[in-house]
Amino acid sequence: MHIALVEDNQVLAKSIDEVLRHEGYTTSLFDNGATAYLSLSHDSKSYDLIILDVLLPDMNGFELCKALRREGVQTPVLMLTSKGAVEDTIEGLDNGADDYLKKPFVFDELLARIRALLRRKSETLEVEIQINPDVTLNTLSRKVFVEGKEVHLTTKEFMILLYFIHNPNKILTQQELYDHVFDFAEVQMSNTIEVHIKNLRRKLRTTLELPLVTIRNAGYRFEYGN
Amino acid sequence: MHIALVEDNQVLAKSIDEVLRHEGYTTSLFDNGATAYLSLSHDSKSYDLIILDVLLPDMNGFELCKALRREGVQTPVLMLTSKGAVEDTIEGLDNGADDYLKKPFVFDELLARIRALLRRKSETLEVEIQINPDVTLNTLSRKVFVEGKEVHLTTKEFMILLYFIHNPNKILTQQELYDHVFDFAEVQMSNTIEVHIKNLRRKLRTTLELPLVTIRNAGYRFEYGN
DNA sequence: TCCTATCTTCAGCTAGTCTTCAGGGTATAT
DNA sequence: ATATACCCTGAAGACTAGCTGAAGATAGGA
Repeated sequence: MHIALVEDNQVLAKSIDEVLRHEGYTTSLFDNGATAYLSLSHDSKSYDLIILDVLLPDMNGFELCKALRREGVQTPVLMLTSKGAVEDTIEGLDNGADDYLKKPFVFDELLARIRALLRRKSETLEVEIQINPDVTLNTLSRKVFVEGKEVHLTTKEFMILLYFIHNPNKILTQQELYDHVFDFAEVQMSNTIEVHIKNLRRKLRTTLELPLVTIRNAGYRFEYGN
Repeated sequence: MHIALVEDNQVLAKSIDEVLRHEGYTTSLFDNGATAYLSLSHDSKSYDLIILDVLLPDMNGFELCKALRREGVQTPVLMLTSKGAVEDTIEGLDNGADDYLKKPFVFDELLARIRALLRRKSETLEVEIQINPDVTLNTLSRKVFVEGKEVHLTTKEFMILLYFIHNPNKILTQQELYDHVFDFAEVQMSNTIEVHIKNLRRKLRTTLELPLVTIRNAGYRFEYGN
């Protein structure tokens, strides 16, 4: 999970950053609205959550949030508002923020809210997915049905499958899959991914072929939709 | 859709009100229990939902809710409880509230719960829940019957069970359960949840298997309905 | 205050899951 | 055709999340 933090106060930014990394999130820091806007609007898909301070040197967080929403950015936004500013809440809602946290806050609460937002995010994605007439999966219950029968996928298998589904018709390298599944844990890779893919193919095998093709020297491509 | 809001904190009342109107609901505000009681009991049909703060200057929200129910008011009630008051949850449900939200809450979540309650309004409110032919529970009295005999569940156990029931067929992580039961109390989680789940399973064990399955590396899934 | 119910912590165990590895298969280039 | 790099596969072993019983800590009520 990758989180963008827009905060001009260096001290605060550094400590939030530290807490986030400690929790296993990866982060990108921005200390002003302008560069944040450029990065976030251009590359919003890379971020799972944006944490936004209301008070920025060059622009205000509401403006930034509004601007991002206008650009079609749908990434959840957690706004850090200053003390007692209840009206900020409303203004924030109008401008497309998803949650607020009043400064000063406890890190525990920040983390809890982050978790809540990320959870919500995954829930808004498609729940029932039909890969082909024979294979259906439900992202909430994590149940997979192959030819009417339920098939159990392990967590890693399910993560990989979901990653393919979210990136259809695109070649994904083993490294990419590895990074996704393992949270950037290790640099060097074994053939673990190969094995998981093997098992996925085995478990999802039906009379119809699973549209997961190997592209030699490149990776895998999941042919789905269009 | 018309919503009654009983909240004495002017600032909070104003912002909730604003959020509600922003969402297209119409509202009536009450800043004390007495006038709220008069209006709501007399004219309950005019309201589709009542949002009730537990802490009111003249009476407590539970009392008000109970009193309204005694008068035959069936309008759904969403209770706003204070932080850390885990028992409020149970007390609220005992006194006829339909849902509760712990302060401080996310406005997004408030709206989500309102939608859920209004949706549920048309359907009959589920009080008696039959988990399987051998296990029944009553959400109002908080009583659980296993093979005809009453089984006592502790507060935490009941909260966890209720959370599963409200989120059937969805994988709930230990963290999620923890956050729910402990009000975002701590970041670091022990195996408390595991132990409670163990006890739940033990207490609800019958010849039929309790449909609460462990999904390794992911969480638990309560298979209920559909 | 003490007593009791409840919750939490802990350590050992179990089994599902993940990773490794070696050997075999297959496409591609020469 | 042959060599080579790449990928697939089955099986074995390592790992670790979750289960459990028991003991210690905590809180609520008499």
